[in-house]
Amino acid sequence: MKSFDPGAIERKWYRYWEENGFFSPSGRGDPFCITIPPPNVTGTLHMGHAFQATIIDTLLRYHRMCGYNTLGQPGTDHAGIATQMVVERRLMAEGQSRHAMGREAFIERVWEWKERSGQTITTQLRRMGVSVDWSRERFTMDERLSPVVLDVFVRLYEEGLIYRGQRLVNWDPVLRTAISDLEVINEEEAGSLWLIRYPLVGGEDHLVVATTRPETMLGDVAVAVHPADERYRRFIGRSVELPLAGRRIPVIADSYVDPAFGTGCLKITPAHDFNDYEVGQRHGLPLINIFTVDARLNDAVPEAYRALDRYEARKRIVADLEAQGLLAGIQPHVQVIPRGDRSHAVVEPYLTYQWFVKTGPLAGPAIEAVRDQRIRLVPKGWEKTFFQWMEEIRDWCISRQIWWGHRIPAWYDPEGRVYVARNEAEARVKYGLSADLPLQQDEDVLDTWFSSALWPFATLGWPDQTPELKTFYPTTVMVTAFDILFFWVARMAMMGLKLTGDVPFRTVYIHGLVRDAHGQKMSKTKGNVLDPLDIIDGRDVDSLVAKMTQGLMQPEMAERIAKNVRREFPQGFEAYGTDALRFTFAVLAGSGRDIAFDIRRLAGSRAFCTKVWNAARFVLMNVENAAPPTVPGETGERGNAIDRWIRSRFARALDEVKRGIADYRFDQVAQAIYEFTWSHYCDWYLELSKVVLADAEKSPEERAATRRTLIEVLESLLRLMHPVMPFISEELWQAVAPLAGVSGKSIMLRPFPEESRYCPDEDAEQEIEWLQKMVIEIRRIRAEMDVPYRKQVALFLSGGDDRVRDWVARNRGFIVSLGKLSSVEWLAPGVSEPESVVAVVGDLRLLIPMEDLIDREAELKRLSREIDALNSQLAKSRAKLDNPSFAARAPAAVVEQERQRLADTERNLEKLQSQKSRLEGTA
RNA sequence: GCACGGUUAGCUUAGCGGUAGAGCGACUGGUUUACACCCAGUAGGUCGGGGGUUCGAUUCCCUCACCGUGCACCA
Repeated sequence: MKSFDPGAIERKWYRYWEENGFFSPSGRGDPFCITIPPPNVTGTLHMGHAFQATIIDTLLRYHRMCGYNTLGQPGTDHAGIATQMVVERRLMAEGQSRHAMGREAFIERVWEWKERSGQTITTQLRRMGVSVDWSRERFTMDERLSPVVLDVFVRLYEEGLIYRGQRLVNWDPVLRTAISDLEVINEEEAGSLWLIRYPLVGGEDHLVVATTRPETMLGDVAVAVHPADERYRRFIGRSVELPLAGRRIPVIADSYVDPAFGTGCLKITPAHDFNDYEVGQRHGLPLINIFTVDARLNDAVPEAYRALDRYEARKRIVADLEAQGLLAGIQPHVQVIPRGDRSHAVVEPYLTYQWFVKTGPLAGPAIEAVRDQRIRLVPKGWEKTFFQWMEEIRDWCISRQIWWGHRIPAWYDPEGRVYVARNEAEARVKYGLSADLPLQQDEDVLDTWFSSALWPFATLGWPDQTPELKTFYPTTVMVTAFDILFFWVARMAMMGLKLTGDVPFRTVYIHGLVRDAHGQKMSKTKGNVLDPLDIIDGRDVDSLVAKMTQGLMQPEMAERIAKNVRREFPQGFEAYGTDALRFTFAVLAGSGRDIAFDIRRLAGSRAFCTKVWNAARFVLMNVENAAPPTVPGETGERGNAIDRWIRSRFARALDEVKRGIADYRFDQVAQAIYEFTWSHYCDWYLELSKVVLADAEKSPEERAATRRTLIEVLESLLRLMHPVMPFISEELWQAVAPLAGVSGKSIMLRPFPEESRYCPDEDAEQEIEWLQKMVIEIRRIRAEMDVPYRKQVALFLSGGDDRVRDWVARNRGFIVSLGKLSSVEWLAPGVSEPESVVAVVGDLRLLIPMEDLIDREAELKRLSREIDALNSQLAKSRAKLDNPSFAARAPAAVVEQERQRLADTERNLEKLQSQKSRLEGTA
């Protein structure tokens, strides 16, 4: 074990864990269960998944070590539209199309893709070290879950919670499917407002309507004005000639119209606008659909415009209106454009038959569950957002006009009557249909999120009352990003409560989104999407560029992406290893909504791994063959202060880690581990232990106690860090455990460190903190006086109470060694002081005689600087204490603290001032 | 328009009522037998602006500015 090489250990241990079945629930203890959010089988895992996997696995490993019966339930999601798009794009590259090859063959191709992509994803999750039970892996379209999805559809239909109807829906004319409200992104874009004259029947006048979509005029069925609008009151009830269409349409009054906007005249197109639809319903107006599924004009419009694309038609219509003198003007206008989140096509309100979930009856219980904390959202702030959305929820359109997904279990007879059942045979029985009645299954499939909503219980075997369901449902915690709070969390809550009668999870931990180092969203077109495996294993810049520019939706972006990649990662990636990546994610998992992933953080995390590795090497070298047999429970005796101190520090770190996990503050977890390991254990305890081990004067018992503390604390530390850094902790633990008198197959099956063996020790902390101050002061003087590293200096002490004298006596060896001193002596009273540099630790004065080494000017400057600082501190403290209301109103402890501070400052000041005048006197 | 989040050292961020912490970066000095992916030391912050509450505010309240997000939306 020369140096730390993550690549050499990770696969080995993962295989060991998995082959030995360590990821399966133990069957003992309280249940702890996380169903992992199933990644889409569209491609490969990105940094967001890796981040989430880290959090999930940290929770799983921690709770497993704490004795919970722990299940991590893995799986993947079929992601209907997204996956179908990916496969279609590949087909296109081959010069094929799904329509040419037919539904069955196409589905076959998607399955092939799913197999490959699913494989990649599970491999990636394994490389991340995720300790989920792979024997229970599920897929939303597998043979276990698919029947459940259909079963739920049938049940909800039977209860009237699913219905079919002709509605205006959000239609994606590129994908040619309906999508739900959530899948529409509304953004402001520059557009125009066209003013069009509609001549009044009778010919003496006209109304001017304002529209952003002139092409829809061919579907107009009315012109509406506000009933109180004096300008138009006289026209209400009359008719206008609809230009180009040659139809007459009425002028109606509706208070929906805003008289202040445009001209105050609104054209009504109920089949192509959600608001107009409402107006149309109120006034009993007809619906005229003028578009085809791909947003071309259909046969309902005059021949001249048929088959034109909507934007082509717009141009033509505007031109024709102008030619007829009916165009009253064009104004620039910023409008909100709805686009599909997948295709980015402008979404068309479109009249079709679709299936819907009636959300009203489902939302109430979900709101209640969050309100009474049966479901706890962490951070709590998300509750408001959740409530706001849930309280205005609209029915959920769940049918999609695509091929990849769960085909809707509904059959139609030649009359168009619908029969809903789990399969055709059941439909015939259920509805008493004769065997020769031809039935046609609905062509559509279900929204992916419909099946995802069942994930927490369907994966555990529901609707069967399996042992897993009984044990692990409701699941303990759902770890998810805020961007799918509505898409997924809300729907799981509704479905879980409806179908199982209980909440699907007790806690939802909502984490931030991983962004790049500049806080930018990661996207393929920016070339900042990273593959966690590239960070783990390393990748040179050329192959990184090649990878990021292949298979692009917009190949013309390649050059820009390449440039960006080379700018951001000029050296590509070094291999950082999984533990470093996980540790980095933990550090970044703070309270913010965004996680800015800076590659430079990784270097620090890997350095930390190396630090742990080297510390373990040191301990093993010093303890091997020399460790006394450890008797468990024997370690409570009062030993050396340094041994008690490091145990005390460990107790505090342990507490912080446990609290951090309980609060979902993984940054605090990582911070506590890092600080203990580096700043306490390595920087101080190892250095102090060297002094003990090298000191022949010390008793064998004392040295043995330090060796034992070295190994025991290290063994505990490895367990402390294991949930975050599973691989390095396992590798080292296997070597360390035997020397610590611990046995076991794996660190992951050992208990988390117990508080009982580590308790805070105030005495030891005070003593060692004093020792640290002494050493730091000496080092500072050495550094500021430019004392060469090897040069030993003498230290004289004066002042200090009995306790300090006692500490000096006990810690003399440490002070000499860490301070590189030649001697430590008490200044005899009455003897004149040697010319020295002075520092102060509490009551104690430290004098280092500088002889000819001293740079008097530099020292005077240093003293002046310190004196200035103390003076300003003094002024602050005095002002505070002189304020009568401070003493009267502030808590006694605070006042006392301030008094103490003032006294300390005065004392230090006095010492430094006398030192300064002494130095000036000898000049 | 409504709601939420953010604004702290050059960068990424923690702290959220009692004198501002970390990691990276910068600077100075070091091949000290665990570690140069290291060690020792140093510099760097009027905690976005303004007002208020308080003995005391980075921390609580109000307000403004800027950045980001969600929901809604008038053609």
